[in-house]
Amino acid sequence: MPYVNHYSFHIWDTEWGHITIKMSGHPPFGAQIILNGHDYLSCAAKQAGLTVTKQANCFVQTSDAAGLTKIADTLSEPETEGRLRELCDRWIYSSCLIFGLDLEEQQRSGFQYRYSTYQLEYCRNFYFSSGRKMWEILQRLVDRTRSRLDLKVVKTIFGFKNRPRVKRLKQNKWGVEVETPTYDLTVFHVHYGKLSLKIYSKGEFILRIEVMVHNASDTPFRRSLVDFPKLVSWAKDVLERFLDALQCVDVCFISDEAMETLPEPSTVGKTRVGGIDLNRPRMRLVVRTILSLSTSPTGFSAREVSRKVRSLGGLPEDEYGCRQAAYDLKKLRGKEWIRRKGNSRRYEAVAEGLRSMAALIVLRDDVIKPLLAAQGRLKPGRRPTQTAPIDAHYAALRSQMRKLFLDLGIAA
DNA sequence: TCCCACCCAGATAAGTGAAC
DNA sequence: GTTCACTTATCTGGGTGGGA
Repeated sequence: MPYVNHYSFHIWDTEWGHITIKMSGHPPFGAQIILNGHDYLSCAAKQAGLTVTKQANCFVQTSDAAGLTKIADTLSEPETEGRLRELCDRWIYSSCLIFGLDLEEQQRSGFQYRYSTYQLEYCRNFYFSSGRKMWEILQRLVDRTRSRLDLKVVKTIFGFKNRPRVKRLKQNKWGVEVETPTYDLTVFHVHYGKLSLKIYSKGEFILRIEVMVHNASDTPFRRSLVDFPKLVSWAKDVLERFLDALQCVDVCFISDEAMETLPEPSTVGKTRVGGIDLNRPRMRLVVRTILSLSTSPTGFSAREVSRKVRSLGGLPEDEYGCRQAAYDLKKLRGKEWIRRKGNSRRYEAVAEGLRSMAALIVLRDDVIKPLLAAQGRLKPGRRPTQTAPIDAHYAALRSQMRKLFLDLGIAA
């Protein structure tokens, strides 16, 4: 006789939509309850008289977007805990546990479940009217931010074993093929312990950005159901911070004034700190480190910065300690590019600072360095067969810069 | 309670410019 | 070119407080 580990119950609740209860077939009848927030929203919206259209578990149309957002926000209200408990109680005893323990036995033994949150997913979907546009934006985002954020884990995972069939691109041209994939395409995947952030396409027109809490015990809150609304609110903050960081790094800018005052000393509290000199490799490593840690939902400490600087610069263990990191962080605090998170000893990057730091790195690495390098004598060789639009910009700039250098009398 | 990271102050190293 | 004085950057020690 086959041994059954667990039973799955699929229930349709009028308030919460589709619920899955996965229950162990033997005592103590441990159970997992899986809810879909989109289903809950859909049901609540219908009850509130809103019309919504869903596609690939994503709302693509609604009669009242503000109203729908308001309903979604109820999930982070304290009352949600009571409603969730009520929902679980409503189904788990009478419809699931009854197969192992009838109602009379349940009452006699005083059997009761204690609920806690284990996993949570929070996502934001962007619906594009043009699939091509979505791909262009997605590819640009990945190209620009991947190296700047030091995303080691940027993957392209296909739901199928084989890659999607893409027609061969014409030589010397770049383009985007838009298909209607039958698989989910993961493009961006960032891990922070048991928390991950993903950006992936959901069908042809939907770009989904998702926070996954693999284990709620790794968040600042308890796993108890009481903290569920706080957890939802926290996941929302994480997602928004991630989007902010991506946006700042992607569209970076440094003002003329900030550039001018960069080497000038500043003060933090009563302490005077030096200015920022990006010609020093150590400072460049620190700025890169801050950019790479900027998406961390919990901010970063001086110790984490020192570790990251050592790993980025390939420095030995005793070369750059946390005291030095704290000193460098203080310089950035003096410029108001980073700040302390409340009273804690952790830091977070300020949006303006993030833009400035990213701009400085881009200017140095992607503009000045390649142009200066290209002013030397170029070795004659075969032209590359594949070029991106950015290569054409570099070629044009190089030619103009060579003329400018000649006029200015700079030796090339 | 203990550890770690912060702040502050003082010490030291490095850089700069004037005088010789 | 060398020396010296001054400024600035960085490091270090001691005290302190937050958080595990």
